[in-house]
Amino acid sequence: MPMDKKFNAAVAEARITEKWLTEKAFAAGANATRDEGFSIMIPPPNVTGALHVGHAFNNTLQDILIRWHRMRGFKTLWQPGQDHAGIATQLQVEKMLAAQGNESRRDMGRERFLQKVWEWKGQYGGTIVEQLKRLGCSCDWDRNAFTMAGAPGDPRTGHENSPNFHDAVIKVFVDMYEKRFIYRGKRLTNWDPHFETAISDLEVENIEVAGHMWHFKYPLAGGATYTYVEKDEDGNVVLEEERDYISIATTRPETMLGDGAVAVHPSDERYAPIVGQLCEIPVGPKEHRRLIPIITDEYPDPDFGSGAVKITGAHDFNDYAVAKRGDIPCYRLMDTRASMRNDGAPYAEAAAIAMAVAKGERTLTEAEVDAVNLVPDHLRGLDRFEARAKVVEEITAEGLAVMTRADDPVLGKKLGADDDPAALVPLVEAKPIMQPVGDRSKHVIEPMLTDQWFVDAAKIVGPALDAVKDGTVKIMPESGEKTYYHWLENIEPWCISRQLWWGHQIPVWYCTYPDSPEKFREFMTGNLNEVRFDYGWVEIEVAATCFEEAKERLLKKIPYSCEIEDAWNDDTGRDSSIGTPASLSEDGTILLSARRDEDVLDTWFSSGLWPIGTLGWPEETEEMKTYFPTDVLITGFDILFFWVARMMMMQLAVADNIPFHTVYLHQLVRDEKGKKMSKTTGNVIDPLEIVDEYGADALRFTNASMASIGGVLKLSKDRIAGYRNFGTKLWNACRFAEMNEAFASGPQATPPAATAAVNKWIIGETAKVRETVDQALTDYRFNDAASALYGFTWNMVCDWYVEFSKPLLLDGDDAQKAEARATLAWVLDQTLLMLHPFMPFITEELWGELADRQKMLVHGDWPTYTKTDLVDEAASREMNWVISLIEAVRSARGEMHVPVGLYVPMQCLDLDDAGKAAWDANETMIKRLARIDSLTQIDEMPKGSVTLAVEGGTFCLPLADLIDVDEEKARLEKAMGKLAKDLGGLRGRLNNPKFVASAPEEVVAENRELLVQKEEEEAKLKAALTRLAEIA
RNA sequence: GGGCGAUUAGCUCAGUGGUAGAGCACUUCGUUGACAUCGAAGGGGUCACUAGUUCGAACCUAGUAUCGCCCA
Repeated sequence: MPMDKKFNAAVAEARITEKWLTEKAFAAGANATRDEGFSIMIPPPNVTGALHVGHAFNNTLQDILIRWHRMRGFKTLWQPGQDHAGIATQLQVEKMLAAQGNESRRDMGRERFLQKVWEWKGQYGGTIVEQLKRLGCSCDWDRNAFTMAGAPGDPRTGHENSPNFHDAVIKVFVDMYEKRFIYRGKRLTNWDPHFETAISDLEVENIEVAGHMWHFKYPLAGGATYTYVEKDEDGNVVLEEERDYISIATTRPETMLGDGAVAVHPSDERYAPIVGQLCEIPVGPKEHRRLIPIITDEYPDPDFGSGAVKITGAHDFNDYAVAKRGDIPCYRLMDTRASMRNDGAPYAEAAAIAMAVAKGERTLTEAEVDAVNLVPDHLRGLDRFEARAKVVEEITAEGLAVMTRADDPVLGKKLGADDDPAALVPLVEAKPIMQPVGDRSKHVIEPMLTDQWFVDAAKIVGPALDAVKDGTVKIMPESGEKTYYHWLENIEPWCISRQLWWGHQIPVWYCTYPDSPEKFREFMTGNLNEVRFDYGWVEIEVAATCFEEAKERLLKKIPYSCEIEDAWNDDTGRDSSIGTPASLSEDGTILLSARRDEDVLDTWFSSGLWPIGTLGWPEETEEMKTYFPTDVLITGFDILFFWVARMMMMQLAVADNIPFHTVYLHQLVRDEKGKKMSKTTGNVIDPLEIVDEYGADALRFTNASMASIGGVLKLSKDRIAGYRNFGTKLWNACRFAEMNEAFASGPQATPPAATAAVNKWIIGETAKVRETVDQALTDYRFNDAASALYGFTWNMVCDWYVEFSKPLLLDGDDAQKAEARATLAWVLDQTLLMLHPFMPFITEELWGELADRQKMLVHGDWPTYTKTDLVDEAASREMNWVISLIEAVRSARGEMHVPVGLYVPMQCLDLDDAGKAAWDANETMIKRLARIDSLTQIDEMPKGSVTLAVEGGTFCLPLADLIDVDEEKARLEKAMGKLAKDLGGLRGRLNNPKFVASAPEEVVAENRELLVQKEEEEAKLKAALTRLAEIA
């Protein structure tokens, strides 16, 4: 029964996947015949994720490399898995709980909430795994890993065999803590008010939005005045006036409440007279106006705004730096939701403390500063944007807004007909401002002073930089290396703590003990309340992998013997403010409670350990020995810093080795016009819909074809359809072979010993493409590999070889038939083998359709033959001559409008020996493909014929009654014109003595040869033209 | 503002100093016994611009223009 006319992807893909999986074809080390390992770590998709075109692209490339190596007999591992996506997952589960009308996470408590998250993960976390299988990804699915595997409460659903990732993460934290690579501190961090957690600077997007810049007057203390002088570039005075204020511009008026100073550039002469004086923040109750100093700092740009900058250290990164340099207090104004603070003492009290500080009468500790709430009572509890409106309103009402004419263009407003252009209005510039936005929440990020954990990245960056600089690790494209250097050389501390519940809880325990056990006992047993003030409390912290270890370490730090309990696990709950840090047991032992840090680690911290964590580190597993360091990481450019650089730093810091030797970075996959895909634009392409419509192979081949190094990725359905057609083409070539019984006597494992040039030729072409494909894949040039295979399969095999083979298969003698069948069978098998990494489904299906095999194609043996082995130069020359003759005939026929199906006679005017031999050996094929019915020898060019100049000879098609003489003349003249141009170039070059002297010998020789050829051709065409002229 | 990159056929893009390419689209013809998801033929380029280096430049260098991306 003949094969179907096309590949039924929908049916076959599922069946083939099933077979691969049941046979464990993707298991680590499957099909290995050599010792070298080859491994790739999948960039773990979010456990909340669904497959998008970026995943499809990225994983296609990985699968190509993996399948290629597996077929070559490497011990191959493609490690799959997901990351736990702290914020995204927690959000997802909270949404689900809200929809179910259940309690909130806080009502539920940490432990029960986490149980819900695990349930959710078990139910939905496997989605993307199934989707990747549909793409044909040959990961070792039994090893599916998870970045939270082994954490408390893990029911092991969906990652049954994952190494204990949790232990690895905790161990790394403790190690890095002990090496002082990790520290805790109160620093200004990016705070996401929506998720109420700190995020790292990489998770903040700066977006330009239409904003405003307000200009306010900060009156000088005590009504002081100064002469404000403004000069132009040449030093001419353009403005001179007495002022009793300093003008400040701000885009965030609500932060004025927390101002600690006004700064001007030290070189700014305008403000020199008032530096060191105090000025008043023009907001808040009049009777408690705060005064702040006018200081100098390099930060203010004299040319920007008024040149004077208000310094709000607790809510702006630049200001924070100025505040640190100038020892200016940083007053926090907002709570975790970025509402104005509503805690602490009344404003009057707070303002009095701040005043004392500004006047230098008092200094505050960090904690004391944080306790000061400088939000006026009537603004407390307001949202930050409401507070802004109020502040602006109040200052303006008081007349302290800088004013300008209503038609001032910086206002960005159009005046109505009734408006007076000369009226004075507050100066509020309309201008674009950069607004920090959380990449997940899309809420405006608030810089906030909070206690957070940081990786001191600067301490571990060195080896990561060196590894790329010395070439141990290669980043492709090369521009990625520059970006990598630039970022690492300017690296900032990495904030790794998150105020979430879903994640690896920071393994640090805090404990507070009385410095004097005697006095503490006395206090606890006696009645002397005042003794309490006679001893102090010492706060200590340790990092440890578990409470028992923490306890041991804490005890070592306490200079007397005592007992420590785990406050985390006691019945009092999980509030960090444990009432009594210490108590006495009946026998007089001091009982302390240790409290574990409540925060969890940034998901990227655990992802940073992906290469070793998935292989079972810190155990010395077989997998670590065989597959680490991994070979190549294929991932998007966008996570070069987030993930790649951090993996480099962390693996080098904890495992003392690089995580991979090659990093292949690719661009974002866009739509066919180059636009980012987004739901709002409506241009999202769902890869699974593509798979349904065109088959996974078409999508994969498209991905490979797009994958030029550093290339822009534009996905178009036309292109996908084109590669689906390519699959059909391959299918039908195999169908042809099957119909002609090419595989009747089984598959051809080795290249047939061919006698016919046509067979030798295609065998040689196969070797050529094998080398091209291997070289391209070695260089990660997936597009080159794909296009070489596309061209070979379609143009060489289908267009030429299959057509050449027809007369042999249909009309040849037994020996010719057998040789053609064997050659066709071998060539198609080679094609299937080489196409398999790109189009695994259709090739696997054909492999099974065509013959009985010992192994599935997924474990097929990748060819190793070379051009040297298989290219027969004489056969190649002969076939190239045959092909060019056929093309010449077809071309002339086409242009002369000779009906395609019509067989015509041909005449040979002259032909060299090589040509004669080639003709004789391939006569049937030439006649069939060029539609020639006979060839006769002639001595003289006939009148009214079409002339064909080929290498070594001239042919004529005597078509006097079919052709138009003028048309043939035009055709020849066009060809002559082109020749003349080529000849001009060649002669110019060869006549130039410098060219002959300096160009490489082979180039000169090549040019000479070409010149001879072209001259011959020109002579032939000239003769033909002359002959044509005779009849015209 | 700083950094990185791009500009080649109508479109999408390859092409690292030696005769300018592919796919798609387009035009003409074709139910040739694998395939119309096909076949044959054809048209289409000042390689953004300017100046250099070189025997020779799409490619190297400098500058200009336009457009992207990343970071402030």
